[in-house]
Amino acid sequence: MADNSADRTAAAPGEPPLEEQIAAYQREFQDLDPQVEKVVSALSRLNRRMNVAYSRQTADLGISNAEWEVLKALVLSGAPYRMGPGELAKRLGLTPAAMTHRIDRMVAEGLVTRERDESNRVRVIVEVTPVGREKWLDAMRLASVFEEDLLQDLSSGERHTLGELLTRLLIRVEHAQPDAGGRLTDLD
Amino acid sequence: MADNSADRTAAAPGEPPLEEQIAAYQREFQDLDPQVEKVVSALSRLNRRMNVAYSRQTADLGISNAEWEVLKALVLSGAPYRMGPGELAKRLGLTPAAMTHRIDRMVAEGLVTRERDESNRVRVIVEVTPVGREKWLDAMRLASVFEEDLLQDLSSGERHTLGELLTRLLIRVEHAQPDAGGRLTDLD
DNA sequence: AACCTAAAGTTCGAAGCTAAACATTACATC
DNA sequence: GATGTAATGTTTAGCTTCGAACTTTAGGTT
Repeated sequence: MADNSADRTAAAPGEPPLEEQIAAYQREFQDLDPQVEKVVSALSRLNRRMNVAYSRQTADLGISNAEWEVLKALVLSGAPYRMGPGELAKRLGLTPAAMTHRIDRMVAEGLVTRERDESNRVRVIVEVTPVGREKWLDAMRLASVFEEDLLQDLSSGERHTLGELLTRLLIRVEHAQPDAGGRLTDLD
Repeated sequence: MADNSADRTAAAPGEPPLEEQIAAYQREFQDLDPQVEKVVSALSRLNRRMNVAYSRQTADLGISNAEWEVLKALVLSGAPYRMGPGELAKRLGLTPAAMTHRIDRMVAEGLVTRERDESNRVRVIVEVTPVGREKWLDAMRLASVFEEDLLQDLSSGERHTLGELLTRLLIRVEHAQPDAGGRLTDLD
């Protein structure tokens, strides 16, 4: 039921210190900018650790990370907290097939309901139940404490700087499509 | 063979703009610092996009991301590029069972070899083949171009700042263990 | 030496995902 | 109105992972 897949990484990080890893990269692959690699490696590690933390928290609440993601998409869509499986799948980066199964489970657990859209009978409407909404809130409370702790050592100015820099990277990947060679090219 | 799981996200990002998502969080969950949420959301999205890019690249080379990760761990360990399944599993955050299967596949594809350690016959030694090493190098060449492009809009100073800020976050998660309440506490 | 315990991998069964084939419904065009 | 086509979900088969049970080897204890 709960997605504890990441607990393993939690128990045994097993990775060498970041500096050491950068050095290893330099040793095995010379034409690599250490500054770039540092950013990229830190990003990916950080994300892995965060996911481990989230997994642990949602597991404590008796739901999986996967289920939390669905609840998140539904709740953030605003009242009345409904969405079709197709759009949910797109939002979460899943295949429609996976979404069908996930919704099956969540319906069985009482987190969401599924009904046909009578105005267009091909469509299906997934809606968060009060229980599901409460679970999402519980998870958010835990997550916000963790996130606040994570950024604790950064001043408000540093947080702002970090947010801006990350946003600029994000804009670059989101507003660009890789060309044939995998290179990012601007769209405008 | 190739892990194209993430291509789906690539084709259909489907997520609302970051600003919009932050606003939705504010609407549905008031006690949340928007500055914190911006950093966290950007981090997680950025990572997802990067993984999509890496998946596409490794798929082009005829290997999966999963296999690339194994090659990475082996090569970065330094010559003679060997490691036991157990340590590999720890390094990648997998169960030993998953590692066994992954190595099965990679042996079949000629990326690594597997042999018993004769000095301690419980142990097994996984070693990168020349083909595997070449694949890793190919993947690194693609990855480094992508990463350089990703950071293109940032000045050298900004890259440095970003690296330092991320490293500080990383140190906070890596050198701390969550206490009973999931809060991060210093170890020293 | 015989036994216990720990460590390292593998095997087994269940869960969750993907891709592809398959319904079902809506809608445009004839 | 009949038919072709696109859109939306579901079903099916196969793959990868996990957790847990199991096998083999090493090393300490009596």
